[in-house]
Amino acid sequence: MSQAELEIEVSGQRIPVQKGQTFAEALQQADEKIKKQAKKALAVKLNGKEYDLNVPVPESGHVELLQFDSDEGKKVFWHSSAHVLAQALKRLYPDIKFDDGPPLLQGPGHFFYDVYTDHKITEEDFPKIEEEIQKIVRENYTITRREIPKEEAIKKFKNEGERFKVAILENLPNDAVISLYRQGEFEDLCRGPHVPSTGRLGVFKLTAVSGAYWKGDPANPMLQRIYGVSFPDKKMLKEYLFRIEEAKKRDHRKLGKELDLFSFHPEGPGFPFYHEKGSILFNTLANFIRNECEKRGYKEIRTPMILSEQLWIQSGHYQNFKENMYFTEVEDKEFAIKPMNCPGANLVYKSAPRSYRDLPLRLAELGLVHRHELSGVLHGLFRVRAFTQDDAHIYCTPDDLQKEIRSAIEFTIDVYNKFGFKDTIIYVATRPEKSLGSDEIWEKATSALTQALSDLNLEYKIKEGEGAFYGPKIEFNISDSLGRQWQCGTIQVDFSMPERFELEYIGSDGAKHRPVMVHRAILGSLERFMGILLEHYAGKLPLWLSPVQVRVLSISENQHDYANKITEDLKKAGFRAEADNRNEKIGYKIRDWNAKKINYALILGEKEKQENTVTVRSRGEKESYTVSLREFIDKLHSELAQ
RNA sequence: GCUGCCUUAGCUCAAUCGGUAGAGCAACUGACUUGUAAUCAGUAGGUUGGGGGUUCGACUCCCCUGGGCAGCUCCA
Repeated sequence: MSQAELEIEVSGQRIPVQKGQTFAEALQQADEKIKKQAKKALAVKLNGKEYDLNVPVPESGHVELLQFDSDEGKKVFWHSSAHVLAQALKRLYPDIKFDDGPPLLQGPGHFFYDVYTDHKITEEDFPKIEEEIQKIVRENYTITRREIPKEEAIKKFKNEGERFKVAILENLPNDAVISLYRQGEFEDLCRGPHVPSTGRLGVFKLTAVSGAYWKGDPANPMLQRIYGVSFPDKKMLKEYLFRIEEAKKRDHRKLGKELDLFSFHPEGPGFPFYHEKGSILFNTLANFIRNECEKRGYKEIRTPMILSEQLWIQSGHYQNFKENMYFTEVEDKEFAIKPMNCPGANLVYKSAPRSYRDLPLRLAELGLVHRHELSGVLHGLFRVRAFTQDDAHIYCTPDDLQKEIRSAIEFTIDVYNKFGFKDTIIYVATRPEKSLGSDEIWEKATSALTQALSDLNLEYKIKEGEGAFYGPKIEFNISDSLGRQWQCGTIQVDFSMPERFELEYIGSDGAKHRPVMVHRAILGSLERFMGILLEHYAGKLPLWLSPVQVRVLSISENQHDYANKITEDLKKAGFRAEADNRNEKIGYKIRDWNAKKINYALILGEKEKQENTVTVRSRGEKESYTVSLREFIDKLHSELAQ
């Protein structure tokens, strides 16, 4: 046996490797424990770089086994799954051309493949495709990698008529390593890594098919995108499907209908109609945030919904945001319906001379803005055409900027905690193409944001070119029950608007200075936030938010008077209560009370009426207990105080 | 906006090959007077989203259009 030339280390164990030996072969020399782990490995990471198990070990170093339990392992598993999907599609539709098939960590599937074929793939084709996929898994092809020069790869794919692959290749640098992966008769351009064989992939299910623009550009032709999920075993697929079902149950659009909160109508697509109970929820949220703002020195203002087009030219909205704006004309004058609140706030700022002693001036506004959104993006309360922002504009001196950003961040996180949103993802969005001001100003504004985040030890990711046209932003994203991320809060530093509006304050030196402006919203849109809350709580709102907190159920007609009196007493005590005096049995009323997700039921029969008590049943509990109304009200108060 | 799918009573859904629209729940009326997840009986409810076409005949097939759903793109 020849001398080992390389050495890898796995979980503290050193393994000698002969030249040309693959990772899989090398791992066979490890002890039983590691061999067992290696069997489950999908790929490996050597010195931080991912490799296939089936390639020769290129160098010595530390090896990590990638399994399905990590995000990296999942990505390998799902990426290979996408290839199997492609192979199946090629068998069924020989004319098919492939674009790209990446893994996903969130979205409507674990992976997709974008394809072009004359055959319109519909969900009816899924069983057939899935069958072919499982066949490929059973056939257990070894997946092998080979590397070829770019020119050769382009030639190969040109010959095969794979024009999308050719386009991908042409975009790569000339010295790029071009790797191809083969499994049976199918070979695909891919960076890898991949699982060692198709048999390693377990159960598949195709989840969706839709159009997707080539390279994401609406000007390009549309490809067909086929989404799927895959798991190592059936049980995990079942759990996944169960979770999807659960998520559907808490869809806020469904809950909004069931709980009679809001509705949408063809007469106003994207414009929510709040019913009585939805209004209560909306107003409760609005008052909550008002209160929190007041505690922190904000002053509330209200500005008009329709303002002269001239103002929007001055602010730059007309030039940068026009496609999203609604316009109207009166007496030959052009007006725009406000898509943002900042220009209005600026006029309020300018309504009086400002001194440095007035700063920071924090002007809050629950502003109803209208934005024309493309019809295809509308989505319940998550995406509407008219929404109320818990907006505020903070005018401060450059010296106070850091402090103001920090306290806005802290304010935001405090509010999310109140609702139990823990894992907020923070982004910093930088200068977009369509924007105002110099690079220098953008640099200054962006670093003000990142500095504040760093000072508070908060992690963030960069979203290149996703800022507002007037300034960079911090975005706070929270996730809904399907794992989708929604932007709620935002903090934006703006040096441009003060310039364009010639905002000034008199400094301690008696001279005129320009304030900096911070735009910020915490809930973002009350509409969206309400939708997220409904899904977050699955409609079971905490007491303080519930449109109906208590429902009073009479056992029979004899207690109607008593039930009405108790209901009135609760209302007088400041609670939202309603009586159910319908001519129905108590079982029916309990069932309906439960379905409406009301926090408490008071059950009133002859016994309670005689003893002047109430029998309390809490949401989600089967047991009830009997107390005086006084005691019940005390309990409600203490719950609200929490 | 684009691609695909969907659109039937207030809600959730049926209706064979194109043969003339039906159920449950809700509503209303009556009986029952009820003790912790659906009492019984009855009544009413529809130009099948809208418009046009094919046909002896259209919920069903075709065209235009509104709205919704999923995805793409965009976004709080």
